[in-house]
Amino acid sequence: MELTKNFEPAAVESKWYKHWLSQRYFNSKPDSRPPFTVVIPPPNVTGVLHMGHTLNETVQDILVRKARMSGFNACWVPGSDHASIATEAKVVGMLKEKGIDKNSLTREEFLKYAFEWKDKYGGIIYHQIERLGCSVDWDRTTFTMDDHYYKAVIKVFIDLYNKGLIYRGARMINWDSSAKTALSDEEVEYKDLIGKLYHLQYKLDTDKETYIRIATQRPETIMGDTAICVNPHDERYAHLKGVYAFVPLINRRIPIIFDEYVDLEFGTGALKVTPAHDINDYNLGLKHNLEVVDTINEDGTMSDAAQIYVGEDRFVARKKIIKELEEKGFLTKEEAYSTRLGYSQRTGVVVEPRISTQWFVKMKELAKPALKAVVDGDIKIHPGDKFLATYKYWLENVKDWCISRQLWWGQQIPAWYDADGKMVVAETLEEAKEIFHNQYSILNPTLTQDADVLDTWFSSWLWPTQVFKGITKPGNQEVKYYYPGSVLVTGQDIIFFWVARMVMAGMEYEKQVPFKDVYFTGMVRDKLGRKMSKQLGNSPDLLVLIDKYGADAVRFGIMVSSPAGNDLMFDENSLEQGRNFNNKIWNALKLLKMWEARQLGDGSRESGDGSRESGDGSWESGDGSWETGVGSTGHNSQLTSHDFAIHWFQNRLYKVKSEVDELMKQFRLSEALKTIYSLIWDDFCSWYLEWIKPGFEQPVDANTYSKTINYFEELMQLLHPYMPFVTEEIYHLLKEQRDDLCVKQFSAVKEADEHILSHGELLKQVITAIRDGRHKNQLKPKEIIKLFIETDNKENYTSIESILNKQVNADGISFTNKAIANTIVVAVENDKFYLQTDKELDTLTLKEDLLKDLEHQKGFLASVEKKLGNARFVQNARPEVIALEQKKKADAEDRIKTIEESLSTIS
RNA sequence: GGGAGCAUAGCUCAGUUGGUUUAGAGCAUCUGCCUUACAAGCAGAGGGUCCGCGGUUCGAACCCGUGUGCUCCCACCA
Repeated sequence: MELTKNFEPAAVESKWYKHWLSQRYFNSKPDSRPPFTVVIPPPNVTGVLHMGHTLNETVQDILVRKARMSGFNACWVPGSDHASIATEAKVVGMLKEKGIDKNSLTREEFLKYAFEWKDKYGGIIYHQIERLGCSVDWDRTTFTMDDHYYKAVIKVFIDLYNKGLIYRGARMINWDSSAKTALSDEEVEYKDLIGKLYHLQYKLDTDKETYIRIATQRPETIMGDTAICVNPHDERYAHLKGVYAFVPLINRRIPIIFDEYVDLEFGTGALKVTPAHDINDYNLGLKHNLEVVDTINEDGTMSDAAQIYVGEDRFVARKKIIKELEEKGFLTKEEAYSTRLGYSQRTGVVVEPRISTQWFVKMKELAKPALKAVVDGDIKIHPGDKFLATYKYWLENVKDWCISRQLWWGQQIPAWYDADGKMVVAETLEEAKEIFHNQYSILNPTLTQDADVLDTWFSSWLWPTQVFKGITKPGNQEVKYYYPGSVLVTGQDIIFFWVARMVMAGMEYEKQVPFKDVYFTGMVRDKLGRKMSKQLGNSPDLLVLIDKYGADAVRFGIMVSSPAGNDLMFDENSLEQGRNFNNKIWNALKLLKMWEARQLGDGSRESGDGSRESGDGSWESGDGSWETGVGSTGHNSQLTSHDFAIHWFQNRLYKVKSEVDELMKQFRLSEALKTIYSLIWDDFCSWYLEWIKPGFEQPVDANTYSKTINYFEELMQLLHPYMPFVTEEIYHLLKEQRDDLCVKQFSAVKEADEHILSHGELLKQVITAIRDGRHKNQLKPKEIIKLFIETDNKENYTSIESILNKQVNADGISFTNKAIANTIVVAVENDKFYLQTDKELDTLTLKEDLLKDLEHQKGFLASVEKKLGNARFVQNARPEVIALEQKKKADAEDRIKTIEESLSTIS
């Protein structure tokens, strides 16, 4: 089979994804294995996946695939969120384009359009999740407006109402006058800007023509003023006790009240109190029993109560009122003032504080167990405790949650009203009537349902439970098996919106935490550090990236630059690195395929072709009796060297496998990936394959070949959770496989032999040092050298002779016990290497380099000696630290001696 | 205004109870290679006042204090 020049992801990706689906590898049913449950943070149904989702989904897939390959029954539930405000806004916009006004439709008609819209665009995110290779159980796909889910939300509402945890009340809320809905505090975004502060004078109701001055940013609200407030300690106003003032333009008579809330320093020291339009004024109004005059309609226009400019938009009215105030002499001063304004996260309009009747959840009691779960460590937050403090603070200071939204897209609040305004809460009209009958003795009343729907988060907080029908069928087999989930992966920005509330719902309805670990990913920014957003247009299209680089490369790119919990600077550069990594692996495959054709069956070695059957991960190198340096010369030195390489790489694998396990346990996924990357690229490709590579068109012995194939398989398995497509493809190309990598179980981690590993490190160091010596002396790669080694441990080198020869292009190794004149001298630890060449050496440069090194070594020696000469150090430091310093000293002295010797050989 | 975090190579970051040779990786840069798996590559190299200052200690990138600069969260003074 002819392999292409480079790895070509497109066909491979769709082939394997289809295959995995057809084998139902991603589908989970309760069984005797331990579960590993992950519920996807459901993306907005009409949205597209942005890079933040890509990061989240990739992280989840890595954890899920790793668990699936480690004996767990992995279950990853996909789904989407109806996202009431965002989706309704989109549907309204779509209707507008068609020339349809939402207000001309009935609720039913509108919902029909909304569901059509959802069916049309809701598939996009699922397609993207699929292209990314996510191993989700598609049979479990859940939408937060599915029938069962809708019922669960209603059921919970009724339950909390009956427990007294949901109430209806008049409250100051954040009002979005464009969407005509209340917003939660979290949906308001504040922006700094320069506004204007207007100083107005209100005429006092006294005999004389006297005024009191106030300052306001919002002159259009003066018609809602019901008091003027000053500080009781303010001497300027002490004489105004019991005095009244008149609101300009409309001449309403209002009292002057006294409260310490007012800041003496700010403005004029007198505050106009407008309870209907400011949260602080509202609280002041409650305290002083002030009248509430609501002068602004729900669409942001002036109301009848304003008396003037009725029906005009609030900002238009502001301009006109300023003009009129000025003309009539009430405006005394205008000044620039930097302030913060709240904007609706959804529609972008300025949020209007407004009195409104809304539904609320009492949070205090629900918050307690949710706080305890995290404080007690039942839920562990990663990374570290970075977010613990924020989580705690929010729950300790939690405020009641406004859950009603003036929208149609969502779960309609199950409250029923009769003509007199009597209200009951019930799931159906019939039940409501029954309750009316029982409670009020009213038979068959005409009831209307509350028009509002519930906040989207009021459905999302049930997600970990209800995807397994835990609310609608409490205690069912599935929820008992899968709940609580193993890990929740989400963005740190929704820690309050979602994470804390899921914990509350979980504690309330399942009596245990919804997940054991929470992994917070950072925000994805562009490479300039800016948040990715539609407005900036700096968020790339995921599918375009996958087409360009391949899904594995995208996954690699986003993971390699993603330290846990920190923001990620997204740079396409890293995707390119991922693509190059694919190719590197692909090319290693091509090399092995070349060897496959010309293997050498070697009867003297224990494993012929038979060993190729040992695909169960249990191969061992020979009989395990590794002996260094025995019979290491002559014709079989190559085989001995191969044994070394095989033994060394086996142990590198053991070592890295346990490192990766440890890193992944700590959710340090980026580091685990880098570790695997380096094992494959550096240790496997750059070192191991070069060490065992046969000469040009020479055969490779069967044992080496089969071991190498097995290592390659193990590497692919190790990498598979990160890069599932390329690894599965190569696993099957390496040899005929009966199984799939996707579900191949990891073998137990074995302890590595540190001795062989450090021998390998020494070899690498020696090769690099000699190559550096060659390079510095302008020896061309093709120029052959003779190598002399001065060492106390000859067997270190005899066992790897052929590797060393090949890697430094030497034509033979000899040992010596003294310096050799006119050679390039290289030192590694205590061993010296003399590179002899026919080429004329640049002695000047050689000398310079040696002198530079000498200086460095002397400086180092001096610092060590200083340390050892310090009596207090010798007294206080631990013995092993002192021993180490003594070794440093001895080594440095040795090196200095070597350098001086070498210098003396240079004429 | 209150709180949290960060500051290490040109960039992005490691550095796991203070001591493993005067600090590591990837990317980028430079030098030499079209060596038959791979130029999307190979071999090598250079590059750091560990933000400033002060302290604790025999010893500090690491602990303490302080200053500066950035980021985030919370609150929302008319």
